[in-house]
Amino acid sequence: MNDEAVVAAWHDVLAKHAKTLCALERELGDKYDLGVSEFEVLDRIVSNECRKFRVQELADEVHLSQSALSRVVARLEKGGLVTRGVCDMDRRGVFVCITDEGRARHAAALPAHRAVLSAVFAPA
Amino acid sequence: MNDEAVVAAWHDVLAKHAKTLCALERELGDKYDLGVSEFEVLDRIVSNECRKFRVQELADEVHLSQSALSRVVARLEKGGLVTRGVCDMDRRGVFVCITDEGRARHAAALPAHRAVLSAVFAPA
DNA sequence: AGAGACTACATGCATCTGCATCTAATGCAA
DNA sequence: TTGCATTAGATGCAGATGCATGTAGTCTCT
Repeated sequence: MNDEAVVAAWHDVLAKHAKTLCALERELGDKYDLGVSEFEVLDRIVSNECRKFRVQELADEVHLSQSALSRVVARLEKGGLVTRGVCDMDRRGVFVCITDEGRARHAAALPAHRAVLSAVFAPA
Repeated sequence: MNDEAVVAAWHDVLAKHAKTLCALERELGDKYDLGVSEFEVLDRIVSNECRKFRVQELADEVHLSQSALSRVVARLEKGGLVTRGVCDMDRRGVFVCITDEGRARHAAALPAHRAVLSAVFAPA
């Protein structure tokens, strides 16, 4: 793969990323009061059968720093979409659990999210 | 393309974007005192034979808002890497021109930039 | 020419992010 | 047990970004 192709691939990623992120922000923000990071976190939890996640695990999943994830969880908790539970085995740890309302909000936003993704990645 | 594949494509873009951006920030920031947006702007100008660009043109190229681009240009100008020139034909417009120092800085950083991209998009 | 709509760029402001740091809890060694 | 290094997560802070708006220049219609 030559230099030119590599740069083209990077620009393609940048373009798709910008376009998708912008569209998701509008759709999820306006209609469901969810930021993209917030939705991604809920999505990971739901995708993994709603198991408990540590903060750092989620940070790795959604490519955010530990501090950023901590604040995302704080926002979600404030909105009643997740709860923070102390880990019994290691009391430094925090388990993030989705609530029924969190599941409901995620389910409501899911079609819009998938629609945006399809528009970019699977153009009819 | 089914839903699952679309989501996988999105996650792939997110992963590549995060990994590349993070690596570029370190390489370009630490060694050449350039932000990723700053480098991308210089790169577009150099790639187009150093022609003059309007602020909005550059914003479209690098997927930033007009206001963000305005500030990127302000930072570049402060660093002496570009100059802002009034457009003769339309005195509302601003032409962004790269300086010799801008060209030099871009040329210096280019190998590191391409190396990061190759590491992600053309793994040996 | 003059008024009003429009366009290009700059700027105030709120938000999100990462880094550095802080606190609390754990683990290991003496 | 005590002391010190390490780890998990929270928080102060500075920087970048987008939206809304401000300012200046242009265009159109009369």
